[in-house]
Amino acid sequence: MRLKELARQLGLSQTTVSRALNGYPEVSEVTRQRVSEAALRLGYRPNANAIRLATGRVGAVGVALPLDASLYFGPHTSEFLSGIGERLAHEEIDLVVAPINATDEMPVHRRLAASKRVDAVVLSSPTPNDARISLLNELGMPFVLHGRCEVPAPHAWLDIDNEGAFRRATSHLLDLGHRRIALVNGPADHTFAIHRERGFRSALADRGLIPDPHLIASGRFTDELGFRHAQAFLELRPRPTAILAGSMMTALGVFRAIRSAGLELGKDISMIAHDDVFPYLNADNMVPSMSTTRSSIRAAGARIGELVLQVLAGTPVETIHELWPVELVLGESSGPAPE
Amino acid sequence: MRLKELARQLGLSQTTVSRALNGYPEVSEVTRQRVSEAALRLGYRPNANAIRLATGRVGAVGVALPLDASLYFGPHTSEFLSGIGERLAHEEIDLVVAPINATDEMPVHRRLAASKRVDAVVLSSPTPNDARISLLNELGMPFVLHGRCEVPAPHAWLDIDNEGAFRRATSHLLDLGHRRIALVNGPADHTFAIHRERGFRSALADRGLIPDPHLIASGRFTDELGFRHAQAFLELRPRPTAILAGSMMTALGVFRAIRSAGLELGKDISMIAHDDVFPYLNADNMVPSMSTTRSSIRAAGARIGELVLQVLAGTPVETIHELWPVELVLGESSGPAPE
DNA sequence: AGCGCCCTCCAAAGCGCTTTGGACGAAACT
DNA sequence: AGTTTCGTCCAAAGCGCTTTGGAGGGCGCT
Repeated sequence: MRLKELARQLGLSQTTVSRALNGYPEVSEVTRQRVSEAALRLGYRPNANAIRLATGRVGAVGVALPLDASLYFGPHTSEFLSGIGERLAHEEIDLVVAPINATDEMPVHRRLAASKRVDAVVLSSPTPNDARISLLNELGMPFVLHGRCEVPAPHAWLDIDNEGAFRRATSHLLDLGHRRIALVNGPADHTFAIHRERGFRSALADRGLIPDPHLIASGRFTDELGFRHAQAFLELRPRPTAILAGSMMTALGVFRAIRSAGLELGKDISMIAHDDVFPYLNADNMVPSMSTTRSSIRAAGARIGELVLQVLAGTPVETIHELWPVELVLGESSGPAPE
Repeated sequence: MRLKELARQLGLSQTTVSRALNGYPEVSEVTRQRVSEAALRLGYRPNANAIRLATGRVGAVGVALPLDASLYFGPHTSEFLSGIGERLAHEEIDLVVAPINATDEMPVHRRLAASKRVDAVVLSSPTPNDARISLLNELGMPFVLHGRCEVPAPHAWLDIDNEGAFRRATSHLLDLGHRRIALVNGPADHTFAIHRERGFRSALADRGLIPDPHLIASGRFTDELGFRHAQAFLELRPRPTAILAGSMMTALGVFRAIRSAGLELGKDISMIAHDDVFPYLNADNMVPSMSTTRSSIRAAGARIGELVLQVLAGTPVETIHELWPVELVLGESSGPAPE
């Protein structure tokens, strides 16, 4: 059932049917009723590609998904995607997932843009001088950034307050008497990891402390790396009395290292982890329950879906900046520093 | 840069340029060179939507992503998506992620089909009488099923041998002297969970044992449910000496329950978990290392991408059936039954 | 009556490609 | 030399929509 046939059956022109269906004013209410009733009855569904060609609007947004996503960002990706999709589904906007090799994402963006496959894209996990920003501006491709970068070109972004979160977590540990605090950070070149380290350092600096370089490690968010880094920390003498972990996966590894060393979490050593809120891995239910800096990445995705719509609706990108605060949720994994 | 303009600059017709670029034989080699050189130089990229409209082929496959995906299938989704994308990216085929409410997925498929947004779809986690199969057949939408169902209509599928995996794991535990074995299964209505229970029961039946209904639980793959089910099991007297876990997330919860009960995994009680292979959560590195039935869901995704291409190329779907064997990888979490 | 105006509706021209059905020479045949 | 074939190329007709620029009729107005 195509428009032409529908129009024929109704004894109307394609123009009128099209307008009736799209809510244009120049069609009488009675006709509109008749048309939409018939469309429903005959199961008419416009061909998306014809609309796209005719209007130039695609009704799709792209997300570049690193093929090794899980290596870098663990299970965050699917939660984030769900969030974006959640919002866009209402508008019948498709989510186009473009797999990329993290090494050269550019050709993919060029392709998405030049061949008009999406109206906008969502960018994740930027580096401070992320080259994608200027490429997309150059290509005239609207986008919303999840995270932050220092590229001066105006752009829409939403980020969580990584610096504040880690400053607060560190401060809290300092309040508890900890002085040797270790940090298992995310991949060092990413802005969020830089911000976290900055928060960490500034909290220490506020008490006149400078971090021991041996107590800072970074890398992908895997349990294995969490374990290895934590193990190395625990071999130091004096060893740290508290550890900050960049993700729940990392935290699992850190936890294991602590246990393996015969230490008790929350007593002999404390830990605070960042939690992106995975429904299948709940920090509160752990034993001991995990103290976390918490921010739902799914919620961020949903909001970014909304922001993409705003950008497409013409809201100036320089007005779209959101910095979300991060909760510090205290559990049993963080306690007073041992004597 | 559009085709028309490119043709004009070359002094050729659109027809010839189009054919040159698409490898048709009725254009001389020298012209083809000239054209593709110019296309590259001028950065010509055909408008995907025009191609789609003209050819009827979309160059995209859809994946219905339950919005509460993570609730049901944990972090599996992103690994699986990456796998599919990995294969399709080579062919410049887009992956369209359609968010759905698990409750009624049908309208989404109707929409994808009727409005020609995708050429084919990938279906996951079916129930035995999955209604999606007949709907898609009815709609004439090609698809590949990840998992199995009993709907008689011919369809392409790829599944892992869940029954065999759990039979083998159970047998192994029986060989080790375990007699009271518990199962923390996935959502009960899904085929894979049914197959797993079947494997579990058949291994027991082979030794003349019938499972205690109190030792079978099912639900989503979350650490919390793993914990709760395991905790309930451990309160029984006599309590089970071994537990099978449906996923790594479940296993984390089970592990925690075991530890909380003051038991030692691999000695007082054994566990074998199913591992879909997440790069960020490695069963081998756990302490004790986890015995698993192992099958990479990412590899399955990649293969399914390939199968989708085959289906689109016209391979009869009734010839596309793949049942993947599952490894049993023994670690320290499974040991002889205690006295 | 005659006028203009608004309300409805329509024909036709795109959007940027692919593809059918030929056209036009040059090479290869009788 | 005349005819056929082949190798190259082209004009134009879609694909299924949206959108521009009118057309036509009913209405209230003078």
